[in-house]
Amino acid sequence: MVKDPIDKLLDDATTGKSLFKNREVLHFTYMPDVVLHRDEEQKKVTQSLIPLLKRARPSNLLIYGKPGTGKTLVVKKVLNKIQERVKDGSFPIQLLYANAKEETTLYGLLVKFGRQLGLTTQKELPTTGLSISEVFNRLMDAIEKNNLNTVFVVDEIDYLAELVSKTGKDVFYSLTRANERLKKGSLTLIGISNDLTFKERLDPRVLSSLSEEEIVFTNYTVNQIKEILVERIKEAFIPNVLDPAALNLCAAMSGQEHGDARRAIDLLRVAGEIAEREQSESIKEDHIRRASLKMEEDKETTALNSYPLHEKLLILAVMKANGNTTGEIYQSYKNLCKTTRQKELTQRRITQMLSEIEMTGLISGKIIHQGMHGRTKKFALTLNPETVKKAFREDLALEDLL
DNA sequence: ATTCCACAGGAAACAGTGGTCC
DNA sequence: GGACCACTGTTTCCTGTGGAAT
Repeated sequence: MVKDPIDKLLDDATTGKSLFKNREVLHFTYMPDVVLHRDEEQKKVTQSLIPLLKRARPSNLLIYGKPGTGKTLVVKKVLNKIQERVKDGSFPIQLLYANAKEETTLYGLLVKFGRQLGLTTQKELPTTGLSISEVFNRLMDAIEKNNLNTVFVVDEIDYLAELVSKTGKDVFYSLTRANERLKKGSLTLIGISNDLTFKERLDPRVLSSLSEEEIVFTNYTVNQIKEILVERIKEAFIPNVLDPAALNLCAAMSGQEHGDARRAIDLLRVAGEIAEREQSESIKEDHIRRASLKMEEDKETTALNSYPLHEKLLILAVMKANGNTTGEIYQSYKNLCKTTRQKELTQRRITQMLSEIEMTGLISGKIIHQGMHGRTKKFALTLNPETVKKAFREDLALEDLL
């Protein structure tokens, strides 16, 4: 008797045992009991925040380190512990956390802090319409009213430099000097940054008060990543599912280049999911390799799909005129606009878009000088054209182009 | 030595959206 | 209901440039 393939799959899924014990552990944001290999940094962060326990305002703090080096984890951990200690006392500490990368504007960032300060309703703090200084004033009022000692944690503060450059430079400056105007309560700023060069882009006045104290997180070594993985594996998987060779590979793939523990952990989770789907008894090297490929491809597909229509058309134009100059790509783009009946944008805007897409790494550009024939930039697609086609196929507006 | 191409990329202005405030 | 705000995506205008051709 032939079994229906659907039934077969469903049978496997229900009877097959899971490799996972607790998936949550395999997210970098999961808070482990002990943050491994960050003793020195934890000590430094704690020391610089100790004044909070003594009812004083600590120095503003700037923390550097590559992605996946545990910066956010350590800061959150230390602050949680401090909060734990003071929670019964008469000295309230309020922690506020926001990620500058997730907010597109300075306004949004301030609102996010405001919400955590208890300005929860639209009436108290609308998401648009007010001037930035008004939002700032409302935050300050809330701090004074409740006599709070606040710690503002701004993750990926390098993105803030961009946001601030548009409007409200002075407001960010005021934020770093807020204590001078607060009659009651206090404000401590902790900035976390992946980018060690971002200092140059920040207003020097802001920088000087922000970096009263600096802590640098070094990269993890491959061995340290391995130990971190081992700890998490114990909790995340049922015993003995991970092939030791797979573990080594996983640590090596993420560790050698950047010392990125986040990537290593993600890789392990994806590999586990692949292995589980295949009803494999254990996770092998091959699963890790395929997980890495899958993550790479997923990243590309998501990036491609998240572009607006004209950027998509432009990527197609680059694809059609592969390795060609801006002028030729612009021509190609205009043709695509004609067939899709879209209003074409100016060449200036297109050059700008090309630069933006180049930044993400989906296309690569190279300036060339052709003497009498001027200066231009040649662009080429860095990824497989098939990936692009596959990703764009879902877009109805592009249907007849593919 | 000079000219001149085919753009790169900065600056500023503008239109449109979605909101507040009085 | 009009003045104002932040913000995005765009246009307009502009200056700058390395080297083949003259």
